[in-house]
Amino acid sequence: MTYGTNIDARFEALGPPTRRAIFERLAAGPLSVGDLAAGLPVSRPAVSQHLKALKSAGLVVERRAGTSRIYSVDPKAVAELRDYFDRFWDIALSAYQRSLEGGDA
Amino acid sequence: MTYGTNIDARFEALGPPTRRAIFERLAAGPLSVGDLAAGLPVSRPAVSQHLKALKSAGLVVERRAGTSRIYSVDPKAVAELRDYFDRFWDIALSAYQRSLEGGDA
DNA sequence: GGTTTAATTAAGTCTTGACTTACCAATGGG
DNA sequence: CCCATTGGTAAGTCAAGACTTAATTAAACC
Repeated sequence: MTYGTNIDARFEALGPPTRRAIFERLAAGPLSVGDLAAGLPVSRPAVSQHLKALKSAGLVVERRAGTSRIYSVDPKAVAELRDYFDRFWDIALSAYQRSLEGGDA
Repeated sequence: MTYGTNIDARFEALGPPTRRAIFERLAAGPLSVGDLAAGLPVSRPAVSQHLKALKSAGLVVERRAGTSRIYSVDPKAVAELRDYFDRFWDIALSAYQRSLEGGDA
């Protein structure tokens, strides 16, 4: 029924398009806040706030390098989301097949 | 870079917890609006509005049966989301491995 | 130690949207 | 036909949150 404890937070964190854009960019490789903001149509503080949300949802991790902070996606979180939809797919598919069998023979 | 045309709408639709709860219940099998609302802490109009959003995001489909309307998940949408995270996982994993190799040998 | 670079935090604005109650539309059965 | 059931629509409220600019912390380099 519930697919994981933090799944709710993860989905809420990925709802806003800008935030998912950040997440997708980080999937390709670690980036600093500045580099991230340079490729996005929002200010750096906005990016910072999004990163805070992603981090508290367990989707990204932070590493400090001098005055920079390097963010990267947490592979475990991605795996969890992938598994969520794998299970979801199984459930939906079997429900669909059930509906075909018992449906309107 | 972009993983699908409607992915943005799908993620925004699944952000709100109530809406994802609806989606999860529908994955287990088709339900009417009333049955759906009976198991949720919100009013029937609220459920109706969520279903409208889910439907316009292509996540659920509607079928009429008398005065009832039966909603069910669209398996194609689930497959698309699953594929999204499959690809995401590949990308994040290879980026992670790259970072291990070149990182701090 | 001062300055520059990098980023988070504070404060405030303004839209969005999740929810409510009340009303309307449509189907089906007596 | 009328009424009951079911669900969608309208209208309005209210909080959340996605942004902005301005101020603050923190590290590195001279």
